[in-house]
Amino acid sequence: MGTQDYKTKKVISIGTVSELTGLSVRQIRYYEERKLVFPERTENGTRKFSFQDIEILNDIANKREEGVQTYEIRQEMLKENKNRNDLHRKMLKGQINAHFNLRN
Amino acid sequence: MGTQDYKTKKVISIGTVSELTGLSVRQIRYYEERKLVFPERTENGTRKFSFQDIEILNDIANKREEGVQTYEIRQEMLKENKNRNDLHRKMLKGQINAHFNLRN
DNA sequence: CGTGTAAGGAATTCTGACACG
DNA sequence: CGTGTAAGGAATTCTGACACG
Repeated sequence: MGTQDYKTKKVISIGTVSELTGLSVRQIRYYEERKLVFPERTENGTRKFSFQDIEILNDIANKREEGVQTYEIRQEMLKENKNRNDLHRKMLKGQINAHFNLRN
Repeated sequence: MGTQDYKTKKVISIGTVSELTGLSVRQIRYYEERKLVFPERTENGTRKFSFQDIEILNDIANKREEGVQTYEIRQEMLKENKNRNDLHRKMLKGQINAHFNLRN
């Protein structure tokens, strides 16, 4: 298992996430409801978060302190993902073109 | 928080460790008793493991399958740690000497 | 909208002990 | 020695709901 996996593997329960982020369990569940984080579920339904989720939750906490609403936070996150995807597509295209000796 | 921290931060509860390693909860507790792993404890006493602990437990599982006893596994681990420390000391000494323009 | 809380239930974890081998 | 299991208790987590603002 590579080191990157440690960041994204969902293994942390909500109580621990609460301690690590300073957010209440109620808040964390609500942010999931608002589609800001996406924990996995075990067979019996308990949520499991990754370290990456914790980073995201810390970002959310900062935004919330600035008074940003969850809906807006979600929009920002969607936009960032779009930008990242666009960039990926661009880079991929560049690589493919280079591979076939085409001009960009 | 750096990426290395994700590997050593103790945040995983014993049930999840059991799933990840294939070991029974009983076995994991016993290996702690035999000083092969050192989970942290929350205020109320539940064990928390790191990804590194999971790697160690996987190693232990392999050794046990080969019939190696916990006491021997412990001795091997202590020896490895000693070697690592010796190496570190050696490298550190080399750096210090280089810093002061001494000969090794 | 965002968060607290009491409610009832299900699943987890803990320790010390007995069992087996 | 290494591991399973039943025992009793404490703490966690879950959902749906009511409250407040």
